[in-house]
Amino acid sequence: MIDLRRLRNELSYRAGAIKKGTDSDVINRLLEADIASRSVTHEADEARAAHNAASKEIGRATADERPEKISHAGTLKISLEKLENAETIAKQLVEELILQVPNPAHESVPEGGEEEFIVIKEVGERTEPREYDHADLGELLGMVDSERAVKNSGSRFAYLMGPAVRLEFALIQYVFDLLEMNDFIPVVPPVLVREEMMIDAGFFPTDRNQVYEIAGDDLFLTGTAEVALAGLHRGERLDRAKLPIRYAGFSSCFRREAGTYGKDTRGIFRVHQFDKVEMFSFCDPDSSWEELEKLRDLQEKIVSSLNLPYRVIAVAAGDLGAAAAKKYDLEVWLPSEGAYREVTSCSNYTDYSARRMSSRYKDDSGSGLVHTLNGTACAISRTLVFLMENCQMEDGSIEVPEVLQKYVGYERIDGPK
RNA sequence: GGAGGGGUGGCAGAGCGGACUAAUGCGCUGGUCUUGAAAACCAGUGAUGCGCAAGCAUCCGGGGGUUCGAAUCCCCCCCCCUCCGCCA
Repeated sequence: MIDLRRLRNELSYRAGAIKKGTDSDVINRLLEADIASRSVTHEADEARAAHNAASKEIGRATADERPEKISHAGTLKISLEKLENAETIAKQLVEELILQVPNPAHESVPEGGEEEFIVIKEVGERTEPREYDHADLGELLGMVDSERAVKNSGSRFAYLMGPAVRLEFALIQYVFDLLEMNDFIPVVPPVLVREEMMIDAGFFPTDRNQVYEIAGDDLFLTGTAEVALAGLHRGERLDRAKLPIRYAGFSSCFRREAGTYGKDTRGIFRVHQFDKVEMFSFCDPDSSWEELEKLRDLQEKIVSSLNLPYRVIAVAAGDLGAAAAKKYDLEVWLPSEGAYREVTSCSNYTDYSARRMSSRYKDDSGSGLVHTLNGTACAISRTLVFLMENCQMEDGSIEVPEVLQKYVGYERIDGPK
């Protein structure tokens, strides 16, 4: 949820929302609705005060005086109810409009839509095409079984098997080691949450059609650990001196992938279920931009230590999503497609999500909303895809990146016989 | 899943229609005393919204309702505890 006071007073704040494609008519109507709402709230407050005072007098009154005082308070109540109805309607209008305004983009965010991203840097040499693409190699090496998964679960599911499982646990161990050194607290969060949590984390109503719903239980399978991590400090006031508080959540992620028919159908690049380690930070508002750079730096460390050629892009305003004020994507080179494909992303939500969640800090001079940030540490199935291609040797074997070797237990996954 | 008991300020815990302006204790902050500290004593200690301010409003798990008036009564939901059943 955006900050109405800033929307009212700061031109740059408003400009950031416009940059994201918000209709300026919506903003104007919101500001008008806000003025109307505050005005009627003020009137209702005064009416409440008068009514409260009248009611209290009844308690102190003698039996004789009571009937008259009760009828006086009753009269006040009738006019109060009218004002309260008007107040409710006015607030509903504000609520309806405010949800249509996304978190304003930071001034450093490029203008435009999905294609208008800016390449920040490109690291490593693009790998030459390999003998096998990830889908073929995965089946050949007994790492991925999609065919049998289809029989049991449908398309876009897979069994990860053999060396793929070793790699998965190695990646998780490796990433947790790195994150714990950077003060992240490891978490295995719930993957089922209530509707309220989905709304507060900003995924409903926008992404509702991407989420699996559990029949009969009013619970939803989360598409990322971010959802449950965001709720960790709901309604809390955190000691400002202890910020940032960082969490690293490991979870399976479930996504319906509605509207992606025919897209990325081979292998495990895009599946309904995958595992992921996600970073989440509850941060002092004064240092959240540095924190975003820190998350990005960690992401780069992970990807580059896996010997994957990648680039960093600053996502354009129109492609940010409602909550992010700024977002970086890391994209790894995928030889079989001759293209960079997204492997991780990180965002600063500033106070947009914290406001709805009421996650605050406190210090000697008062309190305020924290900033929240999140970023992928490692999305397992995509990382496996990139490893299977970029680390593929001439004979179809896979060279295990050095940083993973001590966890996997071997240096190489043998090629097809 | 069945039966009962509960959710109150940072914490513990009383209150069960009108002095709740939420008792009391602990904690915290300041003061007195002391060489210093502890103890004791005294005083002060919630959040959010609107407002330049004075102040007003809202908040006793969440949402509705009854009433002039609700922490208190009624309905729905959520959560916790105890016992029973089931279970990795």
